[in-house]
Amino acid sequence: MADAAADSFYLTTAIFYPSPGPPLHSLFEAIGADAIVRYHRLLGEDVRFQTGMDEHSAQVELLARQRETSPRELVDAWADAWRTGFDRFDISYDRFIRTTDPDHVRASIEMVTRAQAAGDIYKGTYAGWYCPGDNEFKTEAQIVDGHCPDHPTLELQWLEEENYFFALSRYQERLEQLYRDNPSFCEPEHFRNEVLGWLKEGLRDFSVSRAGGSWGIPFPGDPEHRIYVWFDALTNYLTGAGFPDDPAAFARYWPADVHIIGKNITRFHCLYWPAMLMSAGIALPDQVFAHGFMLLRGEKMSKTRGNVLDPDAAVDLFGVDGVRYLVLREIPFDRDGDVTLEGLVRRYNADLANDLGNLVNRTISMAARYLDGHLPPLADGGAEADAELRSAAATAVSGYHDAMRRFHLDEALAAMNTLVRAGNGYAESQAPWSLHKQGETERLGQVLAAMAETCRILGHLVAPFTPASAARLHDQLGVPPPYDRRGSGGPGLEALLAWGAVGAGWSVGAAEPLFPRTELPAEVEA
RNA sequence: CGCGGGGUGGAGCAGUGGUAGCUCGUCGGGCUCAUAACCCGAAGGUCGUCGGUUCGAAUCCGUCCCCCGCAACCA
Repeated sequence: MADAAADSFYLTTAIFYPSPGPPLHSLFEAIGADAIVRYHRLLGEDVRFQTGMDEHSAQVELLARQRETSPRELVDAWADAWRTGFDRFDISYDRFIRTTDPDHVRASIEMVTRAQAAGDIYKGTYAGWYCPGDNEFKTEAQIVDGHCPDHPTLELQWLEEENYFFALSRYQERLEQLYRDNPSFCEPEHFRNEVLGWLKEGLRDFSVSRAGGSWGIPFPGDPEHRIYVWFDALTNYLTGAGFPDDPAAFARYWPADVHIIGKNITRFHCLYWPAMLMSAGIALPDQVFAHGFMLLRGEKMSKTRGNVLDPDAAVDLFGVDGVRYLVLREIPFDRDGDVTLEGLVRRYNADLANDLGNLVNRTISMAARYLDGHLPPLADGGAEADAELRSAAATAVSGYHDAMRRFHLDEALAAMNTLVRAGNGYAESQAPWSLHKQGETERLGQVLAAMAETCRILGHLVAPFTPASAARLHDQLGVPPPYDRRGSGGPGLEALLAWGAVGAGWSVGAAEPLFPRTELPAEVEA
């Protein structure tokens, strides 16, 4: 990792399966990725953040035909809806890649060409159950009662098709070596164990082309075939870094620091993808990090179950930042997390409205009322309670960093919340309202300055998670953030999070609740 | 014996050998700056089962039971 791109940070999400708009569970991945990249921007790194859509699916071609439109028009509309959805949630992507993008088509072709040159592509026979309803081969897992679930009246046909294959089996040893040398290539450990299990079972070559159809990237050397998903979709990570057209950018951003993906696609990212890169002679990403799923009342969210939490409804209840905070706080990023609407309401009110929001509110309010808004500079030394608060801040910050580095976003927020509690406890024990009554102006100033300092630090800690609210926090507090809306341009987190970083005192603005309390709608029986 | 994860006070989780901890909820008290918010205290657990190792086990080993996910493009 001592490459030229040492201070660059390139992160990708998976690219999403095409649909009319992002459901909450896809937003979950994007929001988590966004919090991570925002953290790295605050650290002062040169961040590149890519997400996008995987558009070359047979379903798209089929649906377009049904709607008497073109696949292109269909995915254009969907891509717009996804981008709009991501923008609404402040997903600060640098690029929303689409696999239909011209540079990506070139990248995919280049990857296949390299695999061919390496002798890893051969023609073989792909056999499987084929559904005439959607023109797709079905895997065993997709077949229900011997039929395609989408076309239960049609008979599946056992078809054999000439396909090109990638010789994954040739990479067995090198992948084993990879995991011996660098286990953290796949994190967290419990998902890596699964990958290692598959590796142990032995790798099978996989099909990389499909015959027929016109929607997809033509297979190099055989115009009758289209590139099948892997060399198309996975390659997007390279395209986004500038491969193969922009060697300067590619040198800067590749290898990626991390691919954030769902736990269901570890096989492709932790086995197929490194083998494909080895074949092409390209460096491997530093890490693949698989996150868990959001469960609703213990069940997988799915359209068929009808238990999908609607992003719009969630925003109505909690606001964009509330939703961002809640999904990352309630669901451990490295495993599944169960969510209920009641639980979310409780968590929102407790953490954001009552604890953090109210701490900021009471701090600013007292500063305005007792000190005319003017906070004195923090003095050295001071009372024992001051030292304890300061130490609580240092502990929270260090726990936060540690968790963020490991992508354990929920833990980072838990660490942050210990400082919120410490701040509220400090207010209680120092009782600035009493100091004011007793006319102890000097001590009063120090207490409120310490509380404000706590809020200032909290604002930076929460900024990757609730960027808009964090900016409001700092504005109200009277210390506008020195970085832009995406988190870029600041002096680095070390400087920002240091106790007393501002030096001089400052004046607070007007207090306004950051996170208004919310209530479970009475008619909702979720 | 397909693979992986999990079973800890009412709920959700942390805790991988040494007096069982956190958040929410409940009950009681305090405070009054604040978004009916905040702070303190209490009740509540034989850590899924059975057996083993050990001076000592939620933690290590073995058995069994239960739940979830994956099994080769449904985040």
